[in-house]
Amino acid sequence: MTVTELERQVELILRGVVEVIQRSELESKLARSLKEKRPLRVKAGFDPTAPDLHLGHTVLIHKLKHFQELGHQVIFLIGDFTGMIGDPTGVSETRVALTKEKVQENATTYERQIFKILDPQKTTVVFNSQWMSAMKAEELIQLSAHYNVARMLEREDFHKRYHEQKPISIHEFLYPLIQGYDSVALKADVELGGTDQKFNLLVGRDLQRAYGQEPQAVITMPLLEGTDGVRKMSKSLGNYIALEDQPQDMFGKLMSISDQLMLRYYELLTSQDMAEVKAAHPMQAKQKLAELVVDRYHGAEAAARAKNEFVQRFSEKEFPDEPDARVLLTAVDLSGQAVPSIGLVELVSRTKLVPSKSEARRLIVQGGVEVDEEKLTDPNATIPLTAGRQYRLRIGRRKFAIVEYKAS
RNA sequence: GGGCAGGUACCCAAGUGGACAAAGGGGGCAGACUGUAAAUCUGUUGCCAUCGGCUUCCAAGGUUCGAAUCCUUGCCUGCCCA
Repeated sequence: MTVTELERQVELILRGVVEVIQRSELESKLARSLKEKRPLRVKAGFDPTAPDLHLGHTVLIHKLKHFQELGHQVIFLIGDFTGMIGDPTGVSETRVALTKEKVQENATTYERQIFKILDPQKTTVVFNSQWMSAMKAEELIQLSAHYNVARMLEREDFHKRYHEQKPISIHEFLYPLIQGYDSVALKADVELGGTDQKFNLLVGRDLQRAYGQEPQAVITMPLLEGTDGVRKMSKSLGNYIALEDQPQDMFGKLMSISDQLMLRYYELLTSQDMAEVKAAHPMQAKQKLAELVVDRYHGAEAAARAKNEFVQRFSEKEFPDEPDARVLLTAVDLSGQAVPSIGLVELVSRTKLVPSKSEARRLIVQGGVEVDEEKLTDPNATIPLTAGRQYRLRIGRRKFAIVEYKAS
């Protein structure tokens, strides 16, 4: 029995997804699309307040890519209007309203980043302010009449906050409604989102029905765990790897994840054969992963350089080619003594690689400071300085600095 | 509008007149161990300094020899009643 085009499409679309609501609807949409040669309108929304995409976002973008490869129309929605409200998902924090210029700037940044994965020719980028800014108050009230508070409180996040006696602002209720209305405005056939978006995605279905449209199929993708391996990757939690992180940083962050998390990243971010990955030496495999990812966003050359740098710094604990800081001391910096010298704490502090002198002192006592490969643990030590000579400091595990003293 | 309970360091959370730079946990950092890690163990985690000093417990005032702790007002949060 030959594999039909429909089956081929379904298989690719289902790869890696967490849930499809409703699968039968998706299949009939696909079937109709094939029959009528009319591509499906596939929507995914992104928040413009965080233009630095990280690897977590790419899980979704890869799925969009699949649809694109199958000839469907990908709509990349930038929620500039919703951004002013702030998505109540997860940790609630006040978000600042963005200016038009800032939104445009962020959008450009978005495009630069997503087009490392998606084909720009086949991607439609839209802003929801296009229709939301024009909406009248009465229309907004009408929109909100299609939903009720009890259902809003079904949403896990609201439910939790409600019971934990944490604040929920009225405006936060509008977010799911507007996101859902976006699907109405775009006549979306399919919407993609992370599992945390499930509620919002489902509101889209309800609203489409309310506005006389066929409800979109909803596809949820797993949330990628952040570098801590536990919580979802997010900028506000600081456990993210941004697409525009510097090659060395990106490489370093990938190398610092746990072996277990490495497998997860392979699974969701690469097409590598999982059996092969598991068979390889964990450290080798992790380096390979780091190289693959850096290569994708920065190119092969940068990837190779990042790898070399990493091996040099951490595997072999050598001084890197380019230190994190260079400091030039002159006689003025030294408290006019017969023999030029400087206190160790002062020296470390001068590199600005530590936040305070107390911190510098602590590091020294704990054995985290080396000068010219020699561990110095006396915080009161004084380093004699020779003019023209370079001193190589290692501060903590990953910071390096070169200090030079110039006599005149 | 009324009543009640709260706001402590990066986060959570103890402390309810002096022994508090402030317990405990999480997180971070450092050391040991390793295969880069993770896990584990140890230390450390306001600032400046040699003993010692300085600035902190929502904000502003006040009481007191002395306040995170008591009083007043304000701001913020939650619950209950209307």
